[in-house]
Amino acid sequence: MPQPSAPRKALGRPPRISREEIIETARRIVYEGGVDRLTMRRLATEVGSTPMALYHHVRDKEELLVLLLDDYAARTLRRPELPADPRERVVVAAAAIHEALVACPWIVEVLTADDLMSTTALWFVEQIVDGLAACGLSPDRAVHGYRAIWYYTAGEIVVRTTAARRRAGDDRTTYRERAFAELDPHELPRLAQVADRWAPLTAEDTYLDGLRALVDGLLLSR
Amino acid sequence: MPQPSAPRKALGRPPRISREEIIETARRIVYEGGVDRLTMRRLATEVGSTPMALYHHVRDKEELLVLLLDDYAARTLRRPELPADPRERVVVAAAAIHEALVACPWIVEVLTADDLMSTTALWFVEQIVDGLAACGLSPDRAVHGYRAIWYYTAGEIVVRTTAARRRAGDDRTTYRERAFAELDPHELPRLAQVADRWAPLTAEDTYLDGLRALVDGLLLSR
DNA sequence: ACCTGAACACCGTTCAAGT
DNA sequence: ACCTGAACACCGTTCAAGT
Repeated sequence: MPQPSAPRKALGRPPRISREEIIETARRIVYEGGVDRLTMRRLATEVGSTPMALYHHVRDKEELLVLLLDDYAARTLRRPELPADPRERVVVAAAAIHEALVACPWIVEVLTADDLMSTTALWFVEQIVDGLAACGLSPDRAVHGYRAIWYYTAGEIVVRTTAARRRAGDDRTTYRERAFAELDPHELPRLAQVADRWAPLTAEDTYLDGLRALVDGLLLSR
Repeated sequence: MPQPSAPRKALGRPPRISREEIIETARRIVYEGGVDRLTMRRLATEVGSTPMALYHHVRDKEELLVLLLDDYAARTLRRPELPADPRERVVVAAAAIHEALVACPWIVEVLTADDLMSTTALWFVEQIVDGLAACGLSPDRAVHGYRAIWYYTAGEIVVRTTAARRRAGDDRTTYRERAFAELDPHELPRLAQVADRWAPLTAEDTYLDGLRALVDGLLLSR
């Protein structure tokens, strides 16, 4: 597998397209039309080449997607000012990752295709693990704590993105809406009580509240 | 769109295949070969018909997937004994949902294609919302609390399933592994400290710990 | 009402050959 | 070393026609 690579002897045919060019074009396609539009064939023609030429620069489509996520992270993740309080540091670092992911809904495809993330993101992971450790968790528990935060964050992104796609998509009522409509208030009184406010309630952005609750809870058991 | 349906006048041609038959066959295909094997064409031949016959019984592939999830839930979700303590009730209900999802890794495709779930699952949602409310949260906060638990649970499933697929898949090192290997211990000391134990640490099943932390945290802010 | 056949408009990837 | 062309083995879905 060829790398972007150190200077090399000019053996054989000179490259016509580069890894960078491929990623750049892929980014444009995704930006303009969503991940679904990103196919190897389309990418090839947009880059002015053939599908198979791409396979000389990336192993397969999955690698391309991960490369794209790396590229996105390196390009947009800015290190925030970190507060002195370690607990707040955890919250701020996690929220920064979350914010970057929210702005990048195609990410879900990649999230479910590889776990976290580029070198760029490791600094944020470090802040979270370190913050938890500074609050008194053992190194092991700090890592587990980070994982819990990552599950929560990834889940929020996946569920939110799906819901948004759904809303955009079409008008057919979801199964949940139908289920809520025919709900028996004797068997499920709490749900019946909030049934008509369920949609707006669950559409509210409560990521930060949940994150704080999770961090607080993780530090309770210290 | 035809329903499984109330008794109907026997007008026109009698059906050769039914919704139930389709779902049953789809379940078998997924069980034997994974979701990737479930295509409309394969399903059609397995059911002894043509692709287009299916579209008379389900709207499209996505509906089929949701139907399959419903079927799975109705078939395997058993209501657990609930403890008297409301906080424990929340934990037990969430853990029951989680357990059902873990046993059903193809679910990820559907999770990212629709949010929760069949009528069967609503009983569990009720228990969680009710437990949180019984601990003193307002109805709104109880719903938000449930959502946080759902994000955490869905995220755990997505990340876990992906990691497992990856492990099964091939031997190429992940980006994370590579990134961890070349990690600068001065810039990222905490990660350097646990670098060689990262894989086993994050492979541990800590769902319940994280869940308890989250629930504790949600109830702190009461 | 229900099903079929043929077609449309695609996919990702491999293989053998060319420059 | 890098790229091309043709092919393989598929997809989901629509449309027009048949029973």
